[in-house]
Amino acid sequence: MNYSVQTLLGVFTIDKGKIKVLLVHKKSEPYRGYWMLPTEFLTDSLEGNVERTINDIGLPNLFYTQNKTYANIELDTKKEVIGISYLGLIDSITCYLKSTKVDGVELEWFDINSIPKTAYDHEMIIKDLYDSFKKRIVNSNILKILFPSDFTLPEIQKIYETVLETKLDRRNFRKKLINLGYIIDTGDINEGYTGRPAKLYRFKEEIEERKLF
Amino acid sequence: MNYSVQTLLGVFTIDKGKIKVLLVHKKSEPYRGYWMLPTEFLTDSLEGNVERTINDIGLPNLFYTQNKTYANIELDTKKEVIGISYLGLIDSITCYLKSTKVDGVELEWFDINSIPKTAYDHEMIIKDLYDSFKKRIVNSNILKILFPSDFTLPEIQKIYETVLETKLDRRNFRKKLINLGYIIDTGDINEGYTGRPAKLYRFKEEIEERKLF
DNA sequence: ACAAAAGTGTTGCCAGTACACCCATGA
DNA sequence: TCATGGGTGTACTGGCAACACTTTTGT
Repeated sequence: MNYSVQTLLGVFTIDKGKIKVLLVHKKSEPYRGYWMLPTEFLTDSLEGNVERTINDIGLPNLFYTQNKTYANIELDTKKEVIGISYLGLIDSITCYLKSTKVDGVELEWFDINSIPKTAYDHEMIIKDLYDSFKKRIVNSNILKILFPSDFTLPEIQKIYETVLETKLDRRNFRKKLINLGYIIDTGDINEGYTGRPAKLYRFKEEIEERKLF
Repeated sequence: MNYSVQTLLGVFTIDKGKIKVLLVHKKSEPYRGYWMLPTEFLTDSLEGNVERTINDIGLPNLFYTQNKTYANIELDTKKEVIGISYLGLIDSITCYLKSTKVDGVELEWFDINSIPKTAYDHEMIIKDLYDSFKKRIVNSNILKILFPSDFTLPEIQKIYETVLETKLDRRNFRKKLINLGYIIDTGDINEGYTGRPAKLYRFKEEIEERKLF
């Protein structure tokens, strides 16, 4: 039997303490007006395909990794489609710089807790991607991708509190991250919010992969 | 473009301290006489397909989990094939009971360090599966699948020494496994080898998933 | 001055590590 | 009785958890 094959890319970022995923607005039937993961039918290699999607959405140099493969869920109107999902990660600064309007394609970042109506079975695929995201973010190298520079410790702490579904002690959390030896105090502070401004930190160039939780 | 899709199942077990994988002997050209992972072209769902493979090799109730998807490597003589590999795990006692000769298909367990000449790019796929195997075996639930009962602690220790590429202290290793609270001393001992016989243990019925290393 | 949020240090505990001798069996 | 491999206990240490007050800013 013959199948069409497509790659689906779920790009995640963390912006102002919110975990967000990039979706594209579907302009044609079926599911017109619904949202979906950027998807590309396979023409060469899997990675080549994902790279093409990355160019289409205007986020070159995106980190990505294969996640999960699906068959016999609705991925297209044609029945026999195989879908291979990829998890992409980017920091919020870089994704601000890049325009999210490319070639008339309408892209938008959605809070992971407010995903709009999605085409096909993309909602389930997004959920699986988010599960992977939560498992991976406890690794120092993934954290560095999401927060390369100019982050505050309370900001990262809140993310971990969301992902791990616990409250964390501020002092112990600080100690853990600083004692890693991978982050540097930039000397700047995060002005303009209520309360005492937080110090801004930056990840070092080269770090080891280490589990934080 | 249309692709054929196949699932590949790499079943791993640990027998007499050796990590082994189950391969099937190829009886027809191309690659006649070479060995390969049990493979099945996709006809219904991915899991349905894997279950079918499991029945073919005579190991029902096998634990398995999706591993990685490949395209544009050699998976068949036809060029356009997608391969989705699954990691299967079974304890050595159960796989002894089950015959590995089914319907004239010749199956054999190979030590992971002595893989024979493999058809297509299966050697790379096996290597990827083995990498996953090594990452997963540090979890208590996976350990239980491989060693449900009548195992000795030195036996498991040697496996971890292989997988982690370190030497472990016997006393500390014992403490770690026993303090988990998931294993029971059966009261029996492992006779018939040189030296003092080791105690035999068994995993409890219900255990939590816990990381050991 | 008050509210809001961030920064800071000390102590206790538990888990992990290092380490050496005795025990049960087969040959 | 010897060789082989398995079982056992203690002391140290370093990382993690618990815990409250002070500091900086905006209003």
